[in-house]
Amino acid sequence: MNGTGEIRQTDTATRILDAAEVLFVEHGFEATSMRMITQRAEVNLAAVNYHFGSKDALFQGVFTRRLTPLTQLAVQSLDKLEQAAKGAPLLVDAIMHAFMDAALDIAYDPKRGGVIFVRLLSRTFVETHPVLRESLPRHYEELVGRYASATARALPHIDQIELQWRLNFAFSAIFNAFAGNNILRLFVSDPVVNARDPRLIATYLVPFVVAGLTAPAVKMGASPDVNRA
Amino acid sequence: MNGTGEIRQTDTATRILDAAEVLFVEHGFEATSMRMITQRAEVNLAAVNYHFGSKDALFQGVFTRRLTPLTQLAVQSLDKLEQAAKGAPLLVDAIMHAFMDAALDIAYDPKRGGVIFVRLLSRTFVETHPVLRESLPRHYEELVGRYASATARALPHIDQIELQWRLNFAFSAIFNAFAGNNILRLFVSDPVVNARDPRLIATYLVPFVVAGLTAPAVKMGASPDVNRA
DNA sequence: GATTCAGTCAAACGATTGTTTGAAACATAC
DNA sequence: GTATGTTTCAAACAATCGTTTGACTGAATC
Repeated sequence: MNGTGEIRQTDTATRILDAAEVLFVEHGFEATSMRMITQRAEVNLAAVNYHFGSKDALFQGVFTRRLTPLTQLAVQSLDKLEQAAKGAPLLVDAIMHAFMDAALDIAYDPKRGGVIFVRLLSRTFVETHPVLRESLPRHYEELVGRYASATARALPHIDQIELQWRLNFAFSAIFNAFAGNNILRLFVSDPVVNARDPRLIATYLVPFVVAGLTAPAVKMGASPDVNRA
Repeated sequence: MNGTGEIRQTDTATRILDAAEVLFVEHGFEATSMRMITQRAEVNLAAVNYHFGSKDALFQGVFTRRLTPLTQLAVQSLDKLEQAAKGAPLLVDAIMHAFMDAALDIAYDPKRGGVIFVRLLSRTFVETHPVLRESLPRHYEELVGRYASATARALPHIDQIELQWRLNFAFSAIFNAFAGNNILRLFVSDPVVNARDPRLIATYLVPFVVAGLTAPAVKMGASPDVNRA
């Protein structure tokens, strides 16, 4: 194998995963064909079915490979915060930074996905494929559960329903922020902003979601007083 | 045929648009076949190509039908605010309510899309089809341009780059909030929140994005002192 | 050397894709 | 009535889809 001339840089299964990852992120599941994948990976068409069983299984494998390290790292990052706090509630700012640091860690590590990883995250939002819709909650369950309860302790004056909404909005903004500058181009024909650097995005993103999460409560109790400026 | 014996409730082209709208929103472009559309619309398979020319053209037609009223209404809503202000800067809260009111107006009008419309909005974010990617900026150009400059006047202390980021985050949260409770279910296996009522969503959504937009500036921009990133 | 077995390969599988066709059905005008 | 133009319909089109097949390769085991 190794030695004189490198016959193969990476094994077939990994090359398929790498090629499929890029194509799934770029075009989505349905618009990506087996032949596109195997052609980019420079492997035989039958290799996907041999190594993964089916296109569906490959799709799931692509996401599992990236999401497992993320959830582990993000939960671990929160663990350290809570241990240091010794039972005291955390700051929302610290909680959001904990998650963002975990994501950025992977975003700057090519071995764990690199820049393509953050775009994969946004894909978990939009793909309606049953295989993914069924497996994603398993991946996100512990992650979101931990971060939700940490945020709930940080914001005891916000009732649970409103907090659930805010977390939903926050993660929507977070996951979509990294989807690439396509979204900015969607709105502004000539955006000033360069969306390539995840760390730069996080600089603006964290204060935004923290402000949203820590805003005064809408629902205090009985009457939702809707007034307009 | 059905029930009372009315010959045809709506013409063929409209029935195709209605059926395609639901299916495109539910499954996306690639996962929706011509036969699924024509079967649901109860029209012949060839009717799509006859009335619209191609599947691509139908796709574009589905979005154009809904986005045109939205952008008109949203811009019109901002016009009224600015006329009443007589040149004074608007409140961010008022600006966001102006957009949200326009969206809600359509969301509660079955003739202009109803509940399916807000889910169509989120689709404009995720679909990577070239036909849509090319036509969307044309639709959103005036809308976003007007709201961006109104927000810029409301927040003169935020420099333009940071504001562009915040608007991007805000619209990400807004557009995704209406995508259905799928997103909530994605995170929480048993969400307390019922995501069916757009008006209820807006109640929590507007304060969130307003807080994010009006947060203290990360980067000081209004000063003559130029600092580079 | 014979056997075994994971892996690769070209070729083909049936099914489904978007689109086209030409005839039939329809409405309206002469 | 005939003529004209529009819309609908069943059938077929070539192309592509995900998957399967069976022969073949190369190295390890006996």
